[in-house]
Amino acid sequence: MSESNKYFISENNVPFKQEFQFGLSVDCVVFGYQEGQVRVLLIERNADPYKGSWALPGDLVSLNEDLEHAANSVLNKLTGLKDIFMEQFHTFGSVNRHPAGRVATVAYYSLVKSSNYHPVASAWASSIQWFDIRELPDLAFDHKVILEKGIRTLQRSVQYRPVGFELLPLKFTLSELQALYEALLGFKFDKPNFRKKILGMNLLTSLDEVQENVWHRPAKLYKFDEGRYRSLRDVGFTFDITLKSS
Amino acid sequence: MSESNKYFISENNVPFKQEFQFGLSVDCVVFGYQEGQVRVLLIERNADPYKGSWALPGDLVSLNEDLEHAANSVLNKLTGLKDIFMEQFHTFGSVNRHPAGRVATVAYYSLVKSSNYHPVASAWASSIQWFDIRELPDLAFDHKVILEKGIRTLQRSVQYRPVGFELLPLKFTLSELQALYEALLGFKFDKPNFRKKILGMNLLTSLDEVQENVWHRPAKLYKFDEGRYRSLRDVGFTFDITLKSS
DNA sequence: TCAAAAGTGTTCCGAATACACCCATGC
DNA sequence: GCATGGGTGTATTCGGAACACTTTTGA
Repeated sequence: MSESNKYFISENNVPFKQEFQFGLSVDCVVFGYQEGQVRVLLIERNADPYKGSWALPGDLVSLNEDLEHAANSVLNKLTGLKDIFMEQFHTFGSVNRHPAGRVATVAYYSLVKSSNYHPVASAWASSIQWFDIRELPDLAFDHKVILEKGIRTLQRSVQYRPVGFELLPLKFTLSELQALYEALLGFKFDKPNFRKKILGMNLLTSLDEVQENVWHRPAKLYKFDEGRYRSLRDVGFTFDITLKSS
Repeated sequence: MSESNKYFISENNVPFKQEFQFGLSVDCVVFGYQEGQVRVLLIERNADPYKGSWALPGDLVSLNEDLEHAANSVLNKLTGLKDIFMEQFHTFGSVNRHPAGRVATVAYYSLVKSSNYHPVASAWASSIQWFDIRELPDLAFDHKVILEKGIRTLQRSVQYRPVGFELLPLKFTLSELQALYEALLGFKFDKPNFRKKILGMNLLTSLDEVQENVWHRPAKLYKFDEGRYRSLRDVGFTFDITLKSS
């Protein structure tokens, strides 16, 4: 196998192996949450291949660029989003996944407070839109598979990372937090028990504010105590909110 | 960025972008367990770069080969191990991680019953050896970083996959199982509680055999009930043996 | 009979569960 | 008042933690 490598000569006279003809790309699964829906950010491609299709924001990595940097800059280029923390979750490298040649793609996911970010289509994205993860359009390449794996990763990450606070706006009610977990995991919790458990973690700071413009008793607003989360995490705390479904 | 792509012409007149000059490789972190030690399989490289260094078994992927296939065939080529289930855990793609050019590597890990497999060095592996994960030599490339991430992945996977049964021989005692978990996680369990928990899962079948050639009361031998594991897993069961350290 | 490890039983405690119930607001 | 969702309290159950204890073997 490696004994039979063909060598090619590039324009600038650098020899390289046959194997050095891979493309490498990154694809970003950006999750948001609004009105009871877990959403993902997709772009409509305005370039071949798959022109006109919906796709994950992604692009080829350039030769002198680290993967994390590529993920962030691609996302910025296509959507305007900036300084998003992204976590790698899987690499997809089937032989025929890309029509232009052998391209492996490293998939990242991230969680954003969608109220804080206002994606704007640019580069070869003709439009951009949040989609409910239960109502996805057809996707370019193997992006359906990537996205599905990303969703499973998100659901699993609930156990060791405070996804609730990453997806909700700065101020939120306990019911909103509960609704988010229910949407993520697909089942319901018992309200009193959920509240007890979440408050028992001491990760929430109660604000002296309440909801406004609601036609029922207004709920208290809370915010996430990130400092406390960090110190707990460093001691080996795992954020586990797995209550029984109700 | 992508607007300024240079195109190269290969020998057989196929144009390809500058970005299509990546190398892609796979590296395998093979875990075994013996005599209280969690071990990993390393090869001594008999080829440049890093000739003479210890390294993870790995190689460039060829253009017409899927990643999973590459991982298995590379491992087979270097060590003789065959049909090992491997799971991808991370891709490493720093710009300068490989001296020969831009090579991203997809890392896989697997768990083997080391008593069943007898690795034999071949290809560019001049020797091959199990190393206790607490006493690792210097490693080629960024393999130290890869291996450390692999170890963390293994420790985390304890929670959702029956690593105990994948690493131990077919027949084992409960004390052996406990010792394995203690070695993996780095702390001790209370014996009665460990036994209760593990037996309570009904994943073990008690055999009508006992240890031999021991100078104390011989322990019963058990085997893993894989069928039962599968049916439980499909119902959403997570294998969680996290007891408090003693 | 002793050492060493196998193996069992029991109490205690805290956290999850399954509820019932009260509270504040707009209409 | 009443509908609606916010918010609280409590008895019960279950499983983990702690620890004492018995059993079986070889030497």
